[in-house]
Amino acid sequence: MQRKRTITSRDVAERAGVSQSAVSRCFSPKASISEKTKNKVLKAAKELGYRPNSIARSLITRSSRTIALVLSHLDNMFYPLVIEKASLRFQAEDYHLLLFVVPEAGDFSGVMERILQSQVDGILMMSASLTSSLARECVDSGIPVVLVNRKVDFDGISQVYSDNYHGGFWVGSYLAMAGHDRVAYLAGLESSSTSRHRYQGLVDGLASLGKQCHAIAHGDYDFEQARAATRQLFTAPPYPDAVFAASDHMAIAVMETLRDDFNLRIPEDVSVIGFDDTPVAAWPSYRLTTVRQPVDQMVEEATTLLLRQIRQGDFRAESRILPVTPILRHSVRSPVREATLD
Amino acid sequence: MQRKRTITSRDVAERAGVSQSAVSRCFSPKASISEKTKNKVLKAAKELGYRPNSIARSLITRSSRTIALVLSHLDNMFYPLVIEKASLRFQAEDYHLLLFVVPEAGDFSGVMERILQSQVDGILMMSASLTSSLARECVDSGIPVVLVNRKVDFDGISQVYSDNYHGGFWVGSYLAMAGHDRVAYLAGLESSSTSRHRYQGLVDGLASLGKQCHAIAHGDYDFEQARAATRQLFTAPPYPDAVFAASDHMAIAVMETLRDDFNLRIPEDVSVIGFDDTPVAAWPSYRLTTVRQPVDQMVEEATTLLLRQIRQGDFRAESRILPVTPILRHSVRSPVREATLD
DNA sequence: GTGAAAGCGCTAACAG
DNA sequence: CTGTTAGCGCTTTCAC
Repeated sequence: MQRKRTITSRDVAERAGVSQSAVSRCFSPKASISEKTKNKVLKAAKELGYRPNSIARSLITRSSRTIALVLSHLDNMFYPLVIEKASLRFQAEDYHLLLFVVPEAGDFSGVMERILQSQVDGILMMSASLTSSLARECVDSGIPVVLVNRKVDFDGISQVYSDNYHGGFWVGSYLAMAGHDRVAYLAGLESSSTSRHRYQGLVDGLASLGKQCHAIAHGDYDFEQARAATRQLFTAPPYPDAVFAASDHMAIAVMETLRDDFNLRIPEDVSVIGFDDTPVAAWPSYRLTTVRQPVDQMVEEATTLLLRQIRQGDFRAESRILPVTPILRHSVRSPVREATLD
Repeated sequence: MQRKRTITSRDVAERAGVSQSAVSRCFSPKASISEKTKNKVLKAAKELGYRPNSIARSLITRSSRTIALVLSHLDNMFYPLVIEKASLRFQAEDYHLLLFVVPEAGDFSGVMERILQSQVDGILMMSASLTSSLARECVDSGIPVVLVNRKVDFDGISQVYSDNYHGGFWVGSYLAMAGHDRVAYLAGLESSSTSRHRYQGLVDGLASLGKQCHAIAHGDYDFEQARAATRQLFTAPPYPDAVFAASDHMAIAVMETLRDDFNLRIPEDVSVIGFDDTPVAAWPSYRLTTVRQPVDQMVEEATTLLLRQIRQGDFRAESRILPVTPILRHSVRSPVREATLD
């Protein structure tokens, strides 16, 4: 099988007996062209199997109609969900999605360079390892970027994240009200603002009822590490009587470990709360009480912000804090059971 | 904040006092250029913050260095795993990954057109809904494509998939040997070759020990549909005494449903086997016996095949059937427990 | 080794 | 509405 010569608009023009620009106009939505010529052109195009070369188009329009989606932790179902939603959303706007999966450990410098060179029109940044300085680099190089589920103390940059603090606060007060005295926090990555804010909220929520956080362990958003951290937490007294994990993914790891390694019941022996409300949290085996992040809304807002920056060259940074929703299921022992929102 | 003018190789050339082509050569690995000029150019480039425009490069080299990854069912952890692996692999080869998430239901015609227009150098196709004719369209339009985890009866196209038939066969014989008489199959999508082959294997494996398949239900690779199908399967006697689900994702749904809706124990009351060996199968709550697909190897082979087609214009179609591995855990009742491979 | 020149395939003024 | 013209930023002969 041999490589076919690529068909250009010039070929179509020739065949249709019109100018090359006429052909071009047929494939630009807004250009004005008569029905008659258009039909001739379309006919010739179909016969030749012509398809506009989007690279040439990009070169001249200075727009690749491509967005970079940068993330990690694909094993946490939260992200596949985001990908799915983002894909749909951008597809609807006729943008392509370029995916960058960055290993959370260390080496993202190369990735950064790759992203910058990829000629994307914008970046949706969801990786925790891309810190403030990297975000700034994006802004400096003039490419629109919005941070999703990430916050950075530098206000030249748009960000959308959910109200992690109040999510954590709710957890703290809820657990305190349930009578827990030894609440442990299973943190995500050190570098992650979300994990820190959830912790801060937890501490304050606990404090609002005169309690304090009993212990903190690090799961780094990783399943196995969360299991290890749990074992450590429960290896010597005084044992926690509740664990708040910074993600459902880790919360599940906690539950599995508590049940399997320690033969502990949830919520009778230990209460567990997660964060995200991924589908797995609702599975009968877990019925995990958690804090829902509005994934759809996050993607929606981020997309809107990003697209506005791209289309209108509107570079004002804007932050959106989205409300979270407590989802009451059955992983917390309850003196009082409130209505579930699920 | 205002939009900066883009820096071109011409700007760099001017500043470095060399020709534009000299600059170009500095950024092509194989081009010959003296150390001295190169240093001058690189210095000027850095000062100006120059980055080669990969779109212009693509236009002239006729290569976007981009691969399309087409898939669906991101809620099935198998796919995020594939994405992660593929991303790493292509990154290493200096290719970008364009992601197309196609809704498994119906409407993929638009997607097909979008892919074809995206100027990718190649396609990794993992969506079940893209059938033979669509695959053919890729081949016709001359763009390298390899089907992954998909098989199509048209041998002009490269495909890599695992040995679904023998996986199913193993399940059939294993279940028969465990003494099961009423094995139900929970199928994936009707259009999916993988599901059909697994079924065929199951039937033959059962038959090899003089048994036959007791019932078949359709879960379409979807969690909720798998739950519904399970309820239906167990709603009236004779009840299955084992269920083989075409994916772990569905197998988990089966287990959850059996336990939660029917108060059945696994494996004491019903045996369950899955396919894929996603991480969740190993979680203590499930300890799902399953058939492992070699994800890494699949991606590896597919990538190699695709890259060869791209780089060498080698269009010979080639198929690779990868071996699967039975993973014995505890979701099947066992007169004999063999050594686990996990 | 280096520069000049010729496009890659397309869009966007600009006249007509 | 349509054709002509001029590039987008780069790679790649081709002389020198």
